[in-house]
Amino acid sequence: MILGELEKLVLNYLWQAREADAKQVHQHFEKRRGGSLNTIQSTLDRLHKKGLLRREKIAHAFRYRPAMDRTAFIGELIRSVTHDFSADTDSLMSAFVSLSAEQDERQLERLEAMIERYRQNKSKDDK
Amino acid sequence: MILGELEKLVLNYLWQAREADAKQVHQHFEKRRGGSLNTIQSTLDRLHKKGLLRREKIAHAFRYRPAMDRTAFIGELIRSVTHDFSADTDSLMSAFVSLSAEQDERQLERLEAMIERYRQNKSKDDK
DNA sequence: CAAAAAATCCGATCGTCAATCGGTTTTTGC
DNA sequence: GCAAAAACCGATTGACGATCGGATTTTTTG
Repeated sequence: MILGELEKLVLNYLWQAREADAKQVHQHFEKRRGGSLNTIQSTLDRLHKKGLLRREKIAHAFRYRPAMDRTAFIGELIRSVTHDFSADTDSLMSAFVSLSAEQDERQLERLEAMIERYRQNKSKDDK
Repeated sequence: MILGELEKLVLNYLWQAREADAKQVHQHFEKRRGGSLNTIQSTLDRLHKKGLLRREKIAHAFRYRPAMDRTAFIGELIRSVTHDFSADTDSLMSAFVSLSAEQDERQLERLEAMIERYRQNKSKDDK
């Protein structure tokens, strides 16, 4: 999934704002970067067509909201990397852990804690 | 870093072949997808300009080799995701662990083993 | 060294896609 | 029903990857 610069900004904004209509998005961006309402409109539209935003007519205008949360979306991106570079899970894990390790010991601990948490969930599913 | 379809294929090929000149790359791809030698040439050139391939004149032709290994490159991609979506380390880790967890328990164990391995490296660095 | 062969480089074309916006149509609230 | 707001349509521009043909440069070799 390729996203343009404005698309990324808008998507990020919507993860933060949870929900907004074109006008609000436009107001948010017009000072720091300009651009007409129409530009925002068509960007929202493109994101909607790409399945990244859901929309619903509220009163007189569409309200847009992310179709998935940040985590899920990042998951998709990582998945596509896996596919494009036929990265075996090992390279992926290795790349990732070394990234975390650049941080510090605490990150590694959090990572371990998350693994444990997913184990719990899994065994719950099995029941 | 945006890569086109052919660029990804060529890069993948070079990770597998370690090193090749344009002719070899062309021979590798011409059956399964066609394309002239020139097309391959300019693709290698683009990858070179993007800093993803190093090249060196050996005898009469350039030999290309990846500028970084798969793991490092994937690390870069993940880093750019982090940047584009201002993903705190937590979302990133969470996305990643849940991806691994889709696999199975064994993946989680490998992940833990890797964390341990990075710890070892780190304490060695400290010495 | 000169001609032929091989490889590189240049640049043109095409296709795709994001960004941008003007103008037209459709909705909606009064 | 009408005026304002919103949505939709479609044209334009700008990047950029893919693809090659042909000119240029380099290498080989007779």
